[in-house]
Amino acid sequence: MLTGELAAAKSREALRIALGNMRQSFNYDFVSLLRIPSEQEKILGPLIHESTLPQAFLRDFDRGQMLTHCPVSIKVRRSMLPISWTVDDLKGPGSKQPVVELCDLMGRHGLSSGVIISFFLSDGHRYGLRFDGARSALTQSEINELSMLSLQALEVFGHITMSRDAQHNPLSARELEVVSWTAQGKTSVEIGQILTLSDHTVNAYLTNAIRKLDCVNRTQLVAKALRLKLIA
DNA sequence: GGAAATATTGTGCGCGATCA
DNA sequence: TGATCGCGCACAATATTTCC
Repeated sequence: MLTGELAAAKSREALRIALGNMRQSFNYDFVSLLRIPSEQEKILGPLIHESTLPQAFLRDFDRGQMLTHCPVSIKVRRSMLPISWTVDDLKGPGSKQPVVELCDLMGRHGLSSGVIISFFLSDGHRYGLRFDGARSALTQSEINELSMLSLQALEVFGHITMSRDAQHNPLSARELEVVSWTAQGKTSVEIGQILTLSDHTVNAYLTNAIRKLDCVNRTQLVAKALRLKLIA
């Protein structure tokens, strides 16, 4: 049932509904789809793509920069396995003050237990599905089932976002041509000879393409252009 | 038709890596 | 250590397209 619903989801709205049904099916109160934070990131808000968590919880979480001290975030960065927790697990004896404050915040919003399941998507980033609520700990078979459904949901999310990105092609024909030659290992001078341009002009095209696709260099540009199927 | 926006082409310069 | 090369950035001029 859930598998079929996920397979049929072709839009963010359909995915949102399917995630809600997953949440309900496993007796959780909230579900979030987010990019797994790196060690440097301190704010959760920009990483969240979908969430039913109360806005007040997210606001207070970020206001207190709790991501830095959140034991779940630290664990999930270190392991690819599903991470499940209860507030009692997090707030052990001798817990630091920021962790105590986090647990208090969770308690105020009825978040006494949860699980997060993460996978890498083809854009190179790691994404996770997080379920929060007040239910008892998941059994191993429930974790296995939820992991398979989460993998499917994240893949659907990846397809939806990438097809949306591919439709939004901001590059001009000339820029695509230069990116395409760059992907084949040609230098700016070589591309300039092929297209009868100066290498500086080739550089300018690449610079524009890098800016348009929000990349940091031509290596990332080629990778992203291939991923978005802008070039073959 | 003219203004505005966008694309195309070009120049100069600085930075970092590599090599003789 | 200096020369060379690849890369990235800032900027300017011109051509083309779009819109009113």
